[in-house]
Amino acid sequence: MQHKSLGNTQCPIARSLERVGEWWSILILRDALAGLRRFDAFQQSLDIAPNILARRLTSLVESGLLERRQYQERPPRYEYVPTALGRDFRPVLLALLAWGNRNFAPEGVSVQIVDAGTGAVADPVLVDRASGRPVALAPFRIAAGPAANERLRRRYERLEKSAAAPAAGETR
Amino acid sequence: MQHKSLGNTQCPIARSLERVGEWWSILILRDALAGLRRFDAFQQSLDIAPNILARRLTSLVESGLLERRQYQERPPRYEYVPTALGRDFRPVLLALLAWGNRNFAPEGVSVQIVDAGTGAVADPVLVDRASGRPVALAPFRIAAGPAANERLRRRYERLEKSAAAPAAGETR
DNA sequence: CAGTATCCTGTCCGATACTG
DNA sequence: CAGTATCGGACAGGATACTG
Repeated sequence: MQHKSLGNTQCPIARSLERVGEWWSILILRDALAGLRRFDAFQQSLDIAPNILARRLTSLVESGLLERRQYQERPPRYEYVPTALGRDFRPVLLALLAWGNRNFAPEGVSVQIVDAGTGAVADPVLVDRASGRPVALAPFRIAAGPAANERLRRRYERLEKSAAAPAAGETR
Repeated sequence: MQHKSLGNTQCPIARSLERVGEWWSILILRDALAGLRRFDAFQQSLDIAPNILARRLTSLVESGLLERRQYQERPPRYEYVPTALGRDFRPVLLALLAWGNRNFAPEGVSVQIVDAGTGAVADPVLVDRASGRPVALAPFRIAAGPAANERLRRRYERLEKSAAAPAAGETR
């Protein structure tokens, strides 16, 4: 993923994708956040070729999502543990999980989020921290921020106008 | 993305990635949910080659995230509008946006979520709908669900045990 | 305007073999 | 156990030309 417009984009989504755009990366992160640490563990869990695993692991370390840490002197052995940045990625993973569960689990849910204390199944919603309202629904919208350049600012102005208009047919 | 283990996986994250694993898809979806509809609009916004755009658009339609809709008879013209499934993807996109803003915006936020009514900037958190507690933090964990097969169930049992153990050093 | 048709390149990925 | 080294194949993505 070395797209010209991605390198210097202002879009935070594109910036995020620079780090986790490859799907193996996300699956590895999923496992790492679940507690897996060692090369071997990842390989078994993912059924991935070792060279590919090594490559993805390295790229995740370079992106700062994982830390490569020596846990044994001789022979030297390393494990991969999520950094703060990596742990901060959890909500994205859980949102992805929830979307999958809502839409692609016709035979029932096979992986879910639970409260380890009570065993209650959680139903994740993305809300605004202050008001508690769901952020994915109106009246919330995406807008240019303080650091936006002129081009971006104009773009969102334009979008706002056209959204004020018909907002034509959403499907189904 | 036609990985053997992905086709029949039980993991909802992997299932999601089957639909949106390619990064162009996510960027297109971002624009579609922002209100873009036409081929031309996507192309300008994304600076993408037309053949690639056509390919990704088709795959998003096939995955059921976008609907191709004729808006003019002659010459026949089509536009691409998000389906219910596509709109349901919004929280994932916003979680990705928030992660990017928190971590990769040293010079300030250039795109943000705002309340269109009040203009207040939103701070998205993923919480449990019932309890309102952040789902990304303890005591919440990922666990096998009712439809999990034996293999998956065992796997999460094992993880639960090792998590009960030291839960060794998280970085930073 | 909304694409299709070609051609080409990069690299992601899979398979396999090998090593300290 | 934790990788590295090689090789090959598929396809995403880029550039460009063309069409109704």
